[in-house]
Amino acid sequence: MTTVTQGLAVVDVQPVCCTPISAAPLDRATAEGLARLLKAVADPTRLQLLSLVAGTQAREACVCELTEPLGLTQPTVSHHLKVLVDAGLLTRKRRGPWAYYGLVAERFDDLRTLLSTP
Amino acid sequence: MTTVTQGLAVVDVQPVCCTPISAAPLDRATAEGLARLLKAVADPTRLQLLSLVAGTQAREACVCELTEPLGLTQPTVSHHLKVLVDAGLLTRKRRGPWAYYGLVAERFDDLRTLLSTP
DNA sequence: CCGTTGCATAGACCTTTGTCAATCCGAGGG
DNA sequence: CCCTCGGATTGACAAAGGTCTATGCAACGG
Repeated sequence: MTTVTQGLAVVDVQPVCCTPISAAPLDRATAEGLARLLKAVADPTRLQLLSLVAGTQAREACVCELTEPLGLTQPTVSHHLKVLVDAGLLTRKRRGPWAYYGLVAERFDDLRTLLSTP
Repeated sequence: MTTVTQGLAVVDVQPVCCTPISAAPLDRATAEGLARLLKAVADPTRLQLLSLVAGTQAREACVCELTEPLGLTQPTVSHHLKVLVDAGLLTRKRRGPWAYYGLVAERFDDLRTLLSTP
């Protein structure tokens, strides 16, 4: 189980999936792990955030660039970004006073593999 | 907007997605539609249901085959199946006293397309 | 026609979650 | 050292969602 540092708290990252949903009947524990990953994406605000980040030149953006197009408060945006980081879908790098969030393409590959049908 | 009949109620089916999340910044309405689709998959019980259906020979199963491996009551299983049908991920066909639920592969294709990264 | 069997629906309960206002922390700049 | 600015954290609150029990409904067999 890998871990990642977010501020001072250390948060668990899901043990990656990588097998199609049809490969074998999912046991409850595995299903709960995958559901946590999918839940991170299954929110309109977070989809918009991912879309905005993916649309940038460098595939990364800071909070200040994201809060206005969404019309939400800064704490709310920070909260959603944390959810995405904890799920392994975004990375967070501090540069000066700003925090830059970047896409993790491999994590999206995992999701696509999971959702492939026989 | 297509509709589907589930018992007597007529339920909306999401207008399909089919463009990668990075294609253009998502407006709120589109994001909410896509989130509804993803939420249907983002639940451990429903992932197990999809896995069980996908694992069968004919890619379909009736409720009686699904309720026992999950250890949940029949109404709960029926509830989750309805959510998946409403999202367009499963179809429902009555054959005699049984209701058979089958995978909709195209809907999973939509999800994979949505989650592709640049 | 009545009973049984498989499934759907309704309602209640508790947990999870998205949002905000308020506050705190960290990095620079005078 | 203090002030400012970008972000993170906390706590509160309302809304959404998963599960159950109880009940309703359709199809079929005597």
